[in-house]
Amino acid sequence: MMFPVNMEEQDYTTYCREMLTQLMTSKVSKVCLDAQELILTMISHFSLDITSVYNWSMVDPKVAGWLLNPDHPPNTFTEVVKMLWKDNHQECDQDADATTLLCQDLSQLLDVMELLRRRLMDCDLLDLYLNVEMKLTPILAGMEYHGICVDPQRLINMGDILKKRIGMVESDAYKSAGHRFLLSSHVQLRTVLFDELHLDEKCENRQKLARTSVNNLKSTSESVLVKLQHLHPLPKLVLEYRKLEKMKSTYVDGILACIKEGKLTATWDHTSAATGRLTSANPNIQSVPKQPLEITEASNKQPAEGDKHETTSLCAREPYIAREGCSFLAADFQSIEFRLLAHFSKDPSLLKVFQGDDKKDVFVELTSQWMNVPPGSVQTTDRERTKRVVYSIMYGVGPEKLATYLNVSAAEAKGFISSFLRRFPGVSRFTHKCIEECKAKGHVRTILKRWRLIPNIKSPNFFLKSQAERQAVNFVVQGSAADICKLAMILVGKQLVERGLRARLLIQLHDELVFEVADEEVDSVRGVVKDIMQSDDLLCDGKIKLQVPLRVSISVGKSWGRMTDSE
DNA sequence: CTAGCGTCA
DNA sequence: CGACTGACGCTAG
Repeated sequence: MMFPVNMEEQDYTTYCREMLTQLMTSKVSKVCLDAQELILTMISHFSLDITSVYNWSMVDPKVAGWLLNPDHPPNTFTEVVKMLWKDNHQECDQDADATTLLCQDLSQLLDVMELLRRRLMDCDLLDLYLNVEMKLTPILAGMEYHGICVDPQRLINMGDILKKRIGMVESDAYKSAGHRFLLSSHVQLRTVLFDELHLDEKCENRQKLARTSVNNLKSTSESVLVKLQHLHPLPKLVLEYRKLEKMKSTYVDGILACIKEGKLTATWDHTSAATGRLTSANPNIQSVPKQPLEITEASNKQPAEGDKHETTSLCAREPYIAREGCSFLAADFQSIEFRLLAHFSKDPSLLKVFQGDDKKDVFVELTSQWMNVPPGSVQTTDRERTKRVVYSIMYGVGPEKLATYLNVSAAEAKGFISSFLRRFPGVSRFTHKCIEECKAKGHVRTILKRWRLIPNIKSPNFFLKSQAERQAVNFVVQGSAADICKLAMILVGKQLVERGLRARLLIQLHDELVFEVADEEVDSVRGVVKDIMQSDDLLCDGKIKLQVPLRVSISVGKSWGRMTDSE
């Protein structure tokens, strides 16, 4: 490429922008390490419109390397080269020099990419690579570019409330322990709870108190504290302290530290999860709590009220605000992994649960059946528990673990699992099929042929083998759901551009896409998003048929913490 | 049960 | 002293 030297600065910028834009949209194959970063840099530097980068096409060796071996992705070009070398030649000792030589020379980029392309083709991953992963790259760059607006003042106010409450809990804890100690230290807490107060000895079923996995010490985990909370006021105070601290350090101070120029800019990575899911970091937006934290403030202001307590609820998502004249629009695939299990297992009674257009929420329905209450009065916490239980069983939970979830005996939990699996016999058939396939081929694949190599499936170690079996099953379902969400991001993005709608994708929460939409376009965007995500053509223009329809629910709001369902 | 990331000691 | 690890806790299914 040629760049003229004697040109006015403004013309030069324009020239470069034109030049690079032409290059990016041309059919020429472009190999770029960390393509997402390059796109982000170019958007920022040339102030490009996000929509203009959606059809940029590049190939990124690191993404290819990840797709080939998602559990051990290469982090540098050197590692990409080494990976190819190792796969092609078993005896790599004498080739060590050649490897280092190649690594030093980025001019080998094209050759390396060609090798990668062949490998992708041989492994039947090329289509996924070109049409899903690389198409997603500009979308992620766009998400990183515009970021999310957060109201810092609201965060600061939340921080103040938390700080006050933490101080009160601390002094209460010191009183009940008899002395000051570091509440955040598990070691010190262990001493106070067990060596000084001997709470474990007072606990009726002390055998069942958990221990730390490594040193087999007495654990101070939530499950233990819950069991001890009726014996002494301290455990309850520690539990509250931890909740408050977590909220303050991670979701108030942590978020505040990530705000730059009034907005929150996370980094989005599609090569850090082996299942194909996206991750976000700095901050991890995907882990901002959904449920508000209830705080009981002792009301010292109104002594007349006696021991009445004022309760404030702090919602970590509340400070996330749509820009002026815009609203958030969230589109959520309803129980996508459960539906995919129905698809894969072809279990008739499970298919029946999802067939038809009905707007019922499966987890609400199941909760209402199990708890014997009308669907309308199912609490969100109960629904959430049902969801956990269903997924736990799907992925092979043991009776002991399930028993702690449900707070029942292990025997009851065992009965629960077997009755669930009896009701949906296709589930076990599917799990066995996955495991057999994995044993035979050494890997399993998702609906879009994404693969995961699981060598431990043949391990002589029982724990490792069992874990591998659960991973194999989980990968097929979770990975397929990730595939579908990625397709949705790509197709919705394309459609919004084509219709000239100015809706920008801000957040992906695995099965949910959050857009920022101009108020007057909310209705049109809702229509487009819902149509695309529920369309039978979502999967490769209908080439892949699902046994169950996908259903999407939409909610809209000015703040991420106050979204309301929207038909 | 499976995926992640952030905080703290 | 800074890098690393384990335990914990938040998310998503």
